Amino acid sequence: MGGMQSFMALADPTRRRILEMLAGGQLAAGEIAGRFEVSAPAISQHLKVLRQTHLVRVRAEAQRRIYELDPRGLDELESWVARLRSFWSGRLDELERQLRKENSNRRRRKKR
Amino acid sequence: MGGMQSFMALADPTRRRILEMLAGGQLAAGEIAGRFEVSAPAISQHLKVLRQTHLVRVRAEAQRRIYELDPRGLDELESWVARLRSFWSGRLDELERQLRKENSNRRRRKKR
DNA sequence: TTTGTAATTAAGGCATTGCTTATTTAAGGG
DNA sequence: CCCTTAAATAAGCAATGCCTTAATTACAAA
Repeated sequence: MGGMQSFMALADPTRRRILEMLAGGQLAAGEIAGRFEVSAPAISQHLKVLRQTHLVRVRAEAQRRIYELDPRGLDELESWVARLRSFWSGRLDELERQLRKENSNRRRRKKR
Repeated sequence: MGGMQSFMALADPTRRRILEMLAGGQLAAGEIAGRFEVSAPAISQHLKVLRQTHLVRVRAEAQRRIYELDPRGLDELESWVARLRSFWSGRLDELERQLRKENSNRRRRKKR
């Protein structure tokens, strides 16, 4: 329940676009930067944030840095959302049980 | 692929805590604010952001505003993450197929 | 109508974020 | 060894975000 810095990382639309690009496959930093209007240093800074939140990982290949999605960050996000949702649908089930009980009471009352 | 403002909403830890609280059930604005150190207006502003991104919904009850989770925002988040992950695991499958093919080639070569 | 309660909106300050250009680090190629 | 390419870091600046207190709106109760 602590960190969850990954949400902060996803708050920025440029960073989300980077992740969407990487969903299509690995890319070098330069290739990523080339697809944006903003400067390469700006992208480099975004990549740093994504690295620190474990949403991407990188490996060196000569001068190039090859980036790809890191499942760890996605896991974290997914489980946070799932946890929230499960509580929510848990409440729904409870409501349903409540309704069922009321119905059976009504039926019982009708019988006499 | 547009909006995704909900990620920006979740970037703030206070807003995430509000959602976690609401996962336990409906709460009035004042009850939420009472559980934080920060002022009530601060919480009110956070609730506004959560409303606008469809992460919570509200109904009036006399002077009180009763808040609860809104599934729409969660849906949006969940599907964005799922889409990203599916591309990623799609790539893994491809890699696996690739490996399998190489293995069978090696085996075939060995036979003679 | 006046008073009290619940909540939101307004206005202003301060910190953080994301961009830019300039500089630095690192790895080939001639 | 120099020069080029690829990327990251530094420094500075404008915009945004979150908090505060003060003012406003809405409803109910005396």
